[in-house]
Amino acid sequence: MQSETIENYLKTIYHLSGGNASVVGNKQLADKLNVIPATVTEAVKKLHELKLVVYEKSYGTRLTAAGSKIALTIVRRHRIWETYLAKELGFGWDEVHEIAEELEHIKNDKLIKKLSEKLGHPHFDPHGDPIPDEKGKIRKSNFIKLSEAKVNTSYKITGVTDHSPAFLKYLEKHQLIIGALLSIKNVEAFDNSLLLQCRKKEISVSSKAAECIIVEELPVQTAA
Amino acid sequence: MQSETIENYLKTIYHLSGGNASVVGNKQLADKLNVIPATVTEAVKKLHELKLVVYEKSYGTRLTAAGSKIALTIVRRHRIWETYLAKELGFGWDEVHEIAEELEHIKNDKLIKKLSEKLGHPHFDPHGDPIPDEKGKIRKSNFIKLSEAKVNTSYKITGVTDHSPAFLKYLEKHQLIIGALLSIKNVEAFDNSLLLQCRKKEISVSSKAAECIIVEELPVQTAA
DNA sequence: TTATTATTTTTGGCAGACCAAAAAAATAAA
DNA sequence: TTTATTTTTTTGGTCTGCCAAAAATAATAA
Ligand SMILES: [Mn+2]
Ligand SMILES: [Mn+2]
Ligand SMILES: [Mn+2]
Ligand SMILES: [Mn+2]
Repeated sequence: MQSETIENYLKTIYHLSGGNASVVGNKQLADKLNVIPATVTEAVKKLHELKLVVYEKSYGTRLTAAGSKIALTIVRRHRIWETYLAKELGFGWDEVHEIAEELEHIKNDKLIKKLSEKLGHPHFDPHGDPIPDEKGKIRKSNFIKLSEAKVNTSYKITGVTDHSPAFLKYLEKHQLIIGALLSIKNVEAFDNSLLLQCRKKEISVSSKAAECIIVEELPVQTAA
Repeated sequence: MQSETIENYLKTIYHLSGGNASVVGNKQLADKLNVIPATVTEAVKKLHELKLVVYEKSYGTRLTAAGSKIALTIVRRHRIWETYLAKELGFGWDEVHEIAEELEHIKNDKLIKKLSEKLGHPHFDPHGDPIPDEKGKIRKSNFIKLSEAKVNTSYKITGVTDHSPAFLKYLEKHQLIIGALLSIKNVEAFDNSLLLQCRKKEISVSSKAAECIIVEELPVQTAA
C-alpha cells in the first residue's frame, strides 16, 4: 500500500489545487509539506511513475483520477476523525486538526465506516469543511467568505478556512463559532475591517479575519 | 520522538521478556517482528546507544527502566484502543488487535486519557490482558492457565493468550468467552484434552487450546 | 530586451530500516 | 570432547525520504 508520505503529498496537492485538479507548483508544495523543493521534485517524479499525478517538468503537477481518489479518502478520514474527536471525545475545534493529521493514515475502511455511522454520517467537519462520502463525492454549497458578504444582510457562519489554534481560539472568544448568526453593520473604508452585529453585540473584525470566515446567506425574515 | 519501529521493538522485547526485564534473544525478536536476525542486531545496537535497552553481544537484550517505560505506554495505548474499539465501536474481539497495532503509535496523551475516561478507566482489555495505568503500573492477578486448573473446581474465564482471529472465533463459537463459568469434568490421560462443563453443555478442548485460556478460581458456593 | 529574481532541477550525500550471504560464536548432540 | 546445529554478527547492498549546493529554467522588473 501507499506510504504515509505519498498520502500526504496527494492530500496536499489536492488542497492546493482547490479540488479541481489544477496544476500546483513545486515551491508551493514544498512549503506546505515542510521540505525543500528538491525533495518535491523527486517525489512528484515518483508519483508520476505510479500514475497518481501528471507531472510536467518545470511546470507543475496535477492529480490523476487515481490520485484524486486516494486524496479524497485521506480527506474523508481526516474530517471524519476531526468530527469524531470533537463530537464524541470532547476535543475543542482548535485541537482536532493536529491529531487527525496522524489518525488519517490509519488504513482500515471498517473503522471509518463505524466512526461515520456513530456520528450519523455527517457532511461537515468541526471547521465547516465538507466530508467526502465513501465514493469521494462532496456536497457542494454556495457559501461565501465573510469578506465578500453584503452590508445589512443576515448570515450564518458555516466554516473557517484558517485552522490554526490561534485563530480558532480568537473566534471562540468572540463567539464567532459555527452556526452563529450575524449581519454586517458597516465596512470601514480605509482598512476594510467589518463591524458585525452578532447576538446583540457589535464586534469589529479585520479584513484578514473576514477572509477566513465562511458564511451562508439566510433567507429574509418574513414578517409574522 | 521515537519512531514506530523503535516502539515496536521495545514493545516486543517487553512481551518476550515476560514483563520482568529478562533477556531476549535475537532470533526470537526477529521472528516476532518479521525481520531477519541481522536486522535485529543492528536495531538493538542502536537501542543500546539510546539507552533504551542493555544489549550484550552474542548474548541478548533487556529493557532499561527508560525502555520499559516507553514499552508500557505502547502496551497501554494498544490495550486502551482494543477496548475502545470493542466497547464503543462494536468491533469483535478478533478484529481489534490488528487495528490497535496501528493506533498504538498515535502520539497524543490527551487522546488516550479521553478514551480511557470514556471507558471508565478499564483495567483489562477484550482479551483479558491488563491495561497499565498512566504510570505504567499493572494490576497483578492470580490467574492461571486452564491447562493448570484442577478437576471439579469452578472457574471463570478471564483472558486468552492467543489473539489470533482463528482461535478467538473458535472460542466464540463455543461460547468460551470472557466471563464464562466452567468446571473441568475430566482430563483425558493420553492427550491431556479437557472435558469441560460450561452452561449445561459438555465441551472438549485440546490441551493446546487449554494452554491459551486464562481462568480464575471461583470461591466455593456456600449453600443457601 | 536585458538584467534581476524566483523557481525548478541536478548532483552528491546521509540516515533509517531492511535483506542476502558469509563468517563467527554459542549450544546441543553424539 | 569432537561434531553438528542453531544463533548471532559482519559485510556489502537496496530503497525511501530527506537535505545542501550548484546549475538550469522560467518569470518579472527594469
Ligand atoms: Mn484539519
Ligand atoms: Mn477541518
Ligand atoms: Mn492486541
Ligand atoms: Mn489484547
